[in-house]
Amino acid sequence: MTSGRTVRGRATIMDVARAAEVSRQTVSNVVNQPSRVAPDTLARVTKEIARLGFRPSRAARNLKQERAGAWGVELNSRGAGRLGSVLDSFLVHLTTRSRRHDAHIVPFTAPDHETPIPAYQDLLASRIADGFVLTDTRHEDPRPQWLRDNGIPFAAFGRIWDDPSHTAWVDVDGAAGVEAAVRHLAERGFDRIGFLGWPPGSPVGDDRRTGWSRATADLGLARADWQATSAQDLAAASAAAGPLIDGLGRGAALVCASDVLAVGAWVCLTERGWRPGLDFGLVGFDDTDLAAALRLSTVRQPLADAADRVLDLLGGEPSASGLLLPPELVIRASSSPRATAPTEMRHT
Amino acid sequence: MTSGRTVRGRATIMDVARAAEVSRQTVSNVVNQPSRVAPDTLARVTKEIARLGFRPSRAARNLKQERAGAWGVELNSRGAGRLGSVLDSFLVHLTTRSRRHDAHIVPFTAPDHETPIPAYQDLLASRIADGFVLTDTRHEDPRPQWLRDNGIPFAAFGRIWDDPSHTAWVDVDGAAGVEAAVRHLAERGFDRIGFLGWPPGSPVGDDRRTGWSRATADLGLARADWQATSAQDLAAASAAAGPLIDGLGRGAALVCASDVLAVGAWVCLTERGWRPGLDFGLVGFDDTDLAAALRLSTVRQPLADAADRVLDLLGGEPSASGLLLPPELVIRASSSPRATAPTEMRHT
DNA sequence: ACTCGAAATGTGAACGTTCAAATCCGCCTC
DNA sequence: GAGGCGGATTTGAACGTTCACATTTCGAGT
Repeated sequence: MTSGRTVRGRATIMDVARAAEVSRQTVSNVVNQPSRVAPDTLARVTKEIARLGFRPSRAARNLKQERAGAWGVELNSRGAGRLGSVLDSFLVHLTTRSRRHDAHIVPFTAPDHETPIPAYQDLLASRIADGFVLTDTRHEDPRPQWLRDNGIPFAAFGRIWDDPSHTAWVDVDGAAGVEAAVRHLAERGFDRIGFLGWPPGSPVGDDRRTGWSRATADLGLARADWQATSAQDLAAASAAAGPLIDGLGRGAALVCASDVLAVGAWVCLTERGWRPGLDFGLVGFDDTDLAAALRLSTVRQPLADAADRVLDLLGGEPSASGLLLPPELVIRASSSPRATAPTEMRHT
Repeated sequence: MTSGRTVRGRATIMDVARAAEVSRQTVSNVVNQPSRVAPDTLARVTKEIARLGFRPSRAARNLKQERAGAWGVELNSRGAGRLGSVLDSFLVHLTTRSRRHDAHIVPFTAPDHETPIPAYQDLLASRIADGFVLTDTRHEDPRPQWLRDNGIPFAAFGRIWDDPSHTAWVDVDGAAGVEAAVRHLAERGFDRIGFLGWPPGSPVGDDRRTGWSRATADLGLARADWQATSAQDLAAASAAAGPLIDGLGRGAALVCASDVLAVGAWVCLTERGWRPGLDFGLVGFDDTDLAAALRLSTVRQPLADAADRVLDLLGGEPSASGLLLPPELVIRASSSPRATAPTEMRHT
């Protein structure tokens, strides 16, 4: 039994072709267009491919097809603290799903966070990536405009806030998530429900606040002063939550724009000796490990699904409109006035 | 002024060669071996490269050189909770540094965490990566053995615990970090210094505990019972820290194997109304954003440096022994009995 | 038997780069 | 002034694949 392999490196398409006694192109067709190959030939070639462990060289394919088969993802684009960031988690899902979409993910960082475009250009110029997955979209984001002007494929996790004509995005409906949290707390008997959010101007934060306003209005529980804002920082959140919690009083509840803010509030409750859930309702947002560790109810983003959809957008035809995915409410001890719920429950 | 570019796509080496009136190879030399080119030619070609925005096609280079110019990094290899994981942060540094090392990083995940090898094989077979950066090395790790048996380049962030003959690793000296923390607390006047670690068996955790044993023995403060263990989980840490803190008493101090554990202890202190730093000393490990937010002293791993060194190992000649980097003590309020230190201080 | 067409398979060329070897050219030496 | 030397530059070939097209095969229809 001959090895049939090149000495150095792994089997090439020619090794398989010789072993199966067919031409290069037939092997190529077996891999890429199996329907064009006669059944017995297909079987024979497939067998040799398996025996030799042949896998097409990405480099050769890329060169011929003039594409890299990879999507760039900018890491840490804002340079901000990464506490409990869902983006790390999104990257993991994106990486996992990319396998099915027969592409891979190339992370990169921009040396200068204010002008990210050169880093994007760099990846394209070297033909390392064919296009990009945008995360952390924001107001005045220069990237979507530039990418479209240059005809570069991209899709975003996060709405493209400035321009409704960009439809290549997938996002999670934060307002709906917060609204579900409010309704859940109301069902559990809380009749004073406040909101701790981020300072106005952040589109994601504003969106989440909208959910609170809408739900409390619908339920006849609206009180404009039952809210406060804080940066995405534990110490700041704790400072902001204190007065709000005191204003709401024992037996009330609080929905937060993020788990970090919720943990800040949780610290305040602990300081006051109030037990989350029993003495005061609390719901966070993002379902970070932090929330799980503290048995904090929270709103979970469907990150795996979002990653899948983003890759669909990149691979396939453009969609007519953005896609808003519903988040999932994860109910834990911090929103259960009765000491029920021994097992974790989920509501969509 | 002619554009000189191929209509579709960006400028190729031939476009530059024609524009500068030299051959392909001279342009190639300008890019890869500038010393071989005469100064005036170099200047002329360099100018054309800049004007046309030429960057060598990675795909073509990869094909010719039979290497991918990329290193694979397995994400989330243990599938465990990722709370405050330094690995995400390491990935960011690795990505940033990879640019200088003229390679890029390809993250991937293994479908089955117990048998990661097929996923590694997959990346190699497709020639997507030339080798790997290993993280989260552990006892009975099958990866180093397999990689070496197959002659695949790799370097690890984390010691290769089972086999001292594998020297391609960079790690942070956890024992030294904990020792520095203990000595710092002793200098600040704390004379009862406990340790909250992970359950025995984790090499990283055992290493860090060693630092506490060594330092307390040196200082004559050793007390075997002033320690407790907990999994890397906030609730568990809080439960484990309670009795330990009570046993040590007000005015004592605690060094923890991670920031997560330290936050668990911090929660206990808060519940007892003890102010961290003033009533009880506390030092964590990893310098996560969590620690910064709570003004927690901690031990910072030099991740950027570690990433650089790992890439050095991959690119260059093998080293005779592994490299142990010293961590840096970050002093914040939680270890300052006097309410000093308005600005953050660092000690190496 | 002969043509025709579709299905199956094979061939030449090209993607853009780098390696190895060949050529060019000015200058020094004897 | 022929020969040689060495630095600078060019030429031919190849990396492994897929595209576009050419060729072969085979069975059905006349």
